[in-house]
Amino acid sequence: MNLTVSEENYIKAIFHLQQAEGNVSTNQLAASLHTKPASVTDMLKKLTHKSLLEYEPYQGVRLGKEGKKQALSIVRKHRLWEFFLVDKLQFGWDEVHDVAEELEHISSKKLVDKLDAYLGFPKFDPHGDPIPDSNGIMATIRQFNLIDVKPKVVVEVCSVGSQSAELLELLRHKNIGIGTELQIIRKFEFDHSVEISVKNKPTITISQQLAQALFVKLV
Amino acid sequence: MNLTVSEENYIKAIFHLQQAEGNVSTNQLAASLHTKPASVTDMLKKLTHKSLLEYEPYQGVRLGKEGKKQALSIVRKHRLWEFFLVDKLQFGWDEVHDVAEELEHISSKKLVDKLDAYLGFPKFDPHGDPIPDSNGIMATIRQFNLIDVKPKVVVEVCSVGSQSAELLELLRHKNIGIGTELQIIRKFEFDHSVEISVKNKPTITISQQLAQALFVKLV
DNA sequence: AATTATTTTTAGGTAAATCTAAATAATTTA
DNA sequence: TAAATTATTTAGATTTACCTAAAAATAATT
Ligand SMILES: [Mn+2]
Ligand SMILES: [Mn+2]
Ligand SMILES: [Mn+2]
Ligand SMILES: [Mn+2]
Repeated sequence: MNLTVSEENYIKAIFHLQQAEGNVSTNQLAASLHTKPASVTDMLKKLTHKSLLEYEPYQGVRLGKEGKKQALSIVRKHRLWEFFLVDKLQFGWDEVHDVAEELEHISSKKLVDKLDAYLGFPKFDPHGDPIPDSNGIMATIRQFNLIDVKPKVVVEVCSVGSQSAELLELLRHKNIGIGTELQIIRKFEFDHSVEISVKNKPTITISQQLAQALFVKLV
Repeated sequence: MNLTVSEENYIKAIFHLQQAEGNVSTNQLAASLHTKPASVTDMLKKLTHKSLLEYEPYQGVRLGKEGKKQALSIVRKHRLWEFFLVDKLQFGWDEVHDVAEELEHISSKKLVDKLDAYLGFPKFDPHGDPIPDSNGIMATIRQFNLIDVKPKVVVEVCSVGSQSAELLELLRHKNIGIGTELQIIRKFEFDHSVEISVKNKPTITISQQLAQALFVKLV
């Protein structure tokens, strides 16, 4: 099954939009891929013909078994390359996404598996997202949205809700990253902002939007 | 100047075919790129329009200043990635060419320069070919074709004439690689085969074709 | 020099991935 | 439930990188 770069990008986008179960809509895909709904319809037909998708006109789409397998392979490559860029080449975690977006399409399976070994079989990428192993299996950790955590509970940031440059810039400014330990001091009803305390630092206040973009685990 | 993968492959092919001076023919390019002469003509027009080439219909083509710069950047990426694959990921030197053929098209300049630094600014790739630095400058060593070397002179293999799997397989079998020290014992007129002695090993005979594919330097 | 062979270009077409505009289906609102 | 709105698909074009077949230019042979 040889896929073009475009086909791979569609498969990956469906994978990411298709949380839990439920179908992904044409418009969602068009927005996520910065393309037009008409183009999406064309591609969905093609990928369905290749037995990668389950698609009914007007009813949205979901990945089939083979599509899921392909998606995991692309995600694996994306996250391994991100890890490589940060761990070996000293990129910042906020700079790696676009480069990985290209590297994920390099096709050699041998390359990916050797890279994995060279990196020491990492389980999470620099954004805290789990890296599928060569069988497509990835670690799952109980993670919570920071906005839902009770005050006083000590937690550690383990992933972020998006890879947007804006979010990562803000986190860098506030000195928050994957692995940062913190606890909620109090929540403000008015704007749902949250006062937090990062280990050994003065407390700071973060917006509702930022708290919703942070995922944490218990320490 | 943003080039497509196809455009980059043409630029690189012209660079490699354009030894010293003299123009590259349409047919040469078609053979080298596994495409048809008619397709080459189309692409030459496009790249000329982009001011990368100097091209006169029926007179062949050569790289212009900007084309040369682009070519060196692609060659730099190709050879750095080959070095990475062999030095860090333990690929064999005969396995890296096809993967590098894909990796060379990753566009991030920052990635290439960081990779270069991470690898310790290597001067030669695993096949003995020089790696251009970030300004496009590459080391030149006096190298000779083995077929032209006089008997008794001790030389060291420093590059190979092609990256073909067949050649590399044969070299692996004969235990000859970059860095191998050897000397010519005698040459046979009949078939131009050459008897050589590799340090501490029984002498072996290699064919004219193989001797022509080996480039060496004085030690 | 004339003929033949080779090389290169032109003409016209295809497949992939996109687009805009128009038509149709599904959903929401009044 | 009928009308209005929104989502999706269809129809018809465009661009890129190829292709084959035919024409034209160049090179090699008699
Ligand atoms: Mn991508
Ligand atoms: Mn990531
Ligand atoms: Mn290439
Ligand atoms: Mn090489």
